[in-house]
Amino acid sequence: MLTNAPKGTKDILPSEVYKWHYVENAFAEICRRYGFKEIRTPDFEHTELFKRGVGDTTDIVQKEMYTWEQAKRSLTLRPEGTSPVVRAFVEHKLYADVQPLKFYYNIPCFRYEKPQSGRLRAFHQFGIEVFGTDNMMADAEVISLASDFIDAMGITGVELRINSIGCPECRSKYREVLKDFLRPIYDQLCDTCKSRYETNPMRILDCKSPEDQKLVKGAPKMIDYLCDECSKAFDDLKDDLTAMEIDYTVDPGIVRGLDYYTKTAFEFVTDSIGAQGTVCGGGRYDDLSEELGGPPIPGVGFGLGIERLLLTMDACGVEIENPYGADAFIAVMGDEARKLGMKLMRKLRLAGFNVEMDDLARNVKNQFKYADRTGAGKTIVIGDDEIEKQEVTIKDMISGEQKTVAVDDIIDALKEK
RNA sequence: GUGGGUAUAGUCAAGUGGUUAAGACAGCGGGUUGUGGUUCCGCCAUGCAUGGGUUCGAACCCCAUUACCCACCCCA
Repeated sequence: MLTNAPKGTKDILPSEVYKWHYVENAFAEICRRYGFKEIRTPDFEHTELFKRGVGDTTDIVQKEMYTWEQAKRSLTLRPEGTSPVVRAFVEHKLYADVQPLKFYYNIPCFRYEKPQSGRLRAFHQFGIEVFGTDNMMADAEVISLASDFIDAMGITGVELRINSIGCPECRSKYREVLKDFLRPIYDQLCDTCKSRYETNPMRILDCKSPEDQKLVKGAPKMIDYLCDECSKAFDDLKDDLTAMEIDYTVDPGIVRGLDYYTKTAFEFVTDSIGAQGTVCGGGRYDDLSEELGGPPIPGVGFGLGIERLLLTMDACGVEIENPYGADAFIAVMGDEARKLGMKLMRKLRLAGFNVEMDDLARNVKNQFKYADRTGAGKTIVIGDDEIEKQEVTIKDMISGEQKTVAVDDIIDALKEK
């Protein structure tokens, strides 16, 4: 047990951390182009924030949160990124700033679920949020950023699906219409759909059971019951996506599992990484700030699962360059040479080079072998001959060429390609 | 929470009741102390997830436990 990480967690080892650096840098760069600034919030919050933000009746709040009591406070490890950012926005009165405000983040999230492919208990998300505009142009930009990032990562075969889940008014009207439609066929639905009838009837529409699919054919669709404002907003969004030349499909089955969503809902989905194929999901949340006790500030954003992103890149055969290997390895023979080697190693490191020496007292042949296997670009050889002449031999490990330079010229010699 | 699968070295594995548990890759050492990627030689599981049981005898059969994987629910 002591030598096992907890269920649903994963170590990111030095042999793969370069992939994380790659996607993290790329995401920060895309966000910079879109004018987003990074925000960092704590890894835990007051439990109440998520109860109010994500919603008391959601699965996340009801059974997936890591919650504990301390000093008479109930605290919870962040299960998602949006609520904390909205909290920070309200707390620091950032609504007093020039609007809109655009944030991005790279955070660990925690949910107590049964792990499977693409799902961990401790996982990581990139996310962005735009506050202060209800213009669909913002939604289109948010989707565009996600799309550009996914493309830049070399991923193919990911589909953008969009939907509108309306505002609280048109959604509650629609729920009643849908329940009226489902009532006569309730007894024929599968067991999970029966339980969905009260909790989330919209889910029944994309049940995987073929029998249920037949039954719900011809069911009323949310899109047809949007109020005028929501309907116009959805049309605006589609127009803007088309204007930006971003392909999408309208999927009335998209129902986000977090209560705060309004109007726009979207997902980027792949079928190459197993059942958990939603790499990125997001939408608009116009009432969240108010729900948390802040002013009525509209918002829109997304969360993007980093583990799922990496899985998808892998499935797509994307190769990320692994920048490993020292600039130079110093091979030495004898104690005098070792001392000169250590002196030069330090000098070169201070000059900015990645330099290594053998510290297992290997013979020359094995020092070379080590230099080769760890990917050193050059090997610097120091023995009795070199010490006598105050020179070193530099061998290029790719071409195999060797040359001799004076000890004092070693930095310049390494700068040459 | 429900269901299914797997567990032999750092990794991939053969072995499915009978003497010292194949093999490959990786690692380490060496081929007469000055040169790697090739080649050759040597070393590397009294041990088969853990704990019981059956048996003259168990990696192999039985029971329990644990871990990991996959799927449902739901989500990133």
